[in-house]
Amino acid sequence: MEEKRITDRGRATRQRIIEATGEQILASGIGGTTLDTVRAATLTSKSQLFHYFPGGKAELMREVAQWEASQLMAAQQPHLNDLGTWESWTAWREALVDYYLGLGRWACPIGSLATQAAMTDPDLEGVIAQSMDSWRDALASGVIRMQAAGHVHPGADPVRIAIVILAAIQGGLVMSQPLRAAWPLEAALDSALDPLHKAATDGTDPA
Amino acid sequence: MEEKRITDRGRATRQRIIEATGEQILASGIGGTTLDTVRAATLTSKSQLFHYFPGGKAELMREVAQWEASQLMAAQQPHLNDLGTWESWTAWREALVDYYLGLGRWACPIGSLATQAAMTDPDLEGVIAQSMDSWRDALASGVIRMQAAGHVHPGADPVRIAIVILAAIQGGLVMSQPLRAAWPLEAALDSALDPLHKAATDGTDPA
DNA sequence: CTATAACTGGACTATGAAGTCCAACATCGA
DNA sequence: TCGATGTTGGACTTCATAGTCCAGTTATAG
Repeated sequence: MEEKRITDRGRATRQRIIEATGEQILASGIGGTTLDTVRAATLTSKSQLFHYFPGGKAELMREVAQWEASQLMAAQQPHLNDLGTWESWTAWREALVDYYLGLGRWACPIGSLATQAAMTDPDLEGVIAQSMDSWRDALASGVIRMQAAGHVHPGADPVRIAIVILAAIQGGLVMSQPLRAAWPLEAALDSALDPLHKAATDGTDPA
Repeated sequence: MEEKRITDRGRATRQRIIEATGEQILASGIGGTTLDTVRAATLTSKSQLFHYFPGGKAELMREVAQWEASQLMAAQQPHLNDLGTWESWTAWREALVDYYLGLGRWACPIGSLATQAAMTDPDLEGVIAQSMDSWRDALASGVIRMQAAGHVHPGADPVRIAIVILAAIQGGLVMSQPLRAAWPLEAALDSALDPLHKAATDGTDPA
């Protein structure tokens, strides 16, 4: 095992490349992102790109996917690990919408990569699938907590509800993107979140 | 106005190109579809591609989008123009799922193109947006019919419900694709369709 | 039958993007 | 101070793909 000596300067450059690439992918798609445009945006050279990502563009894409996934998860904290009460679900929803629409993002880095590159790069597909799985598990855990607290029908499948929520996020973004409006995403999300406050501790619901 | 003389043979060739391109896009993405692979799959030559689509790849993509959109709409008929009863909604749902999962499609041609190419080709984006709009309108009309029949809460916004349904379709397919299973799409769809039979003519619902 | 135009084949060019290579510079440990 | 290693710049090669061109073939009109 070789100890990889790496300086702070190198780490910073590497990170700069990853983040700039992520932005370009979201803005212009994976096909519209070339090593030259990344090079230009990061004031780097070809040799640096291949120095830090010997696997070339494919490896860079995978690293970007990992980074974006970690950012996406971080943006949902600490709510995502809570999700035991309706309030925490609401807070999570807010944080998520803010993340997507916060500053000209308008798309899910993970979902975007999933639909664009999964079929061409099996390794990348693996990274994406893993992110989706852990995301789904976090949501399912939240649903289980709500279930235990009696807010959700006991017979409901938590994983199924989690998948429906994820689908609402992905699909909601597809509909929001061309309109440049948040309401389709929010509407889809609220619809998917419906089962979580329908059976509200029984008689709580008026009417 | 020049009368475009065009023979049956030419029309057939043109159509063959469009359909083969559509399949390739769905299978390998827009970036993985090249004029050469299309040429090989259709037993045609470069000159034919540019003879029928002088605008090159971009024009071909737009024609494919139109064709796929018309196919998608046709696959939902006659249910899509009905949608006045819960039975017709169910039939529509069936037809749609069959269309997507019927023979190795596993993705929405429209949604796929929307996320892949909208940002690079404004014209294509227009074609996609128009398809989505008419689709949304058809669904919204159905919701209005259900509303008029008293099956849906009068205060609900039909367009909003239609958008949520479309989001469920798009997102559901995203979740179904890697799993190669129909249930995520079906679950998302059913969740979005929920408001349509919640207020079922009152006492009709057994249990 | 013949002329015109649609249709087809495939070689050719131009371009852009991925990836290679080597020399120069910076930094760290001894 | 002096190597060794990490870091950077940029020219160069290779290759795939979009798009061009023209000659040859088939069909249609008169």
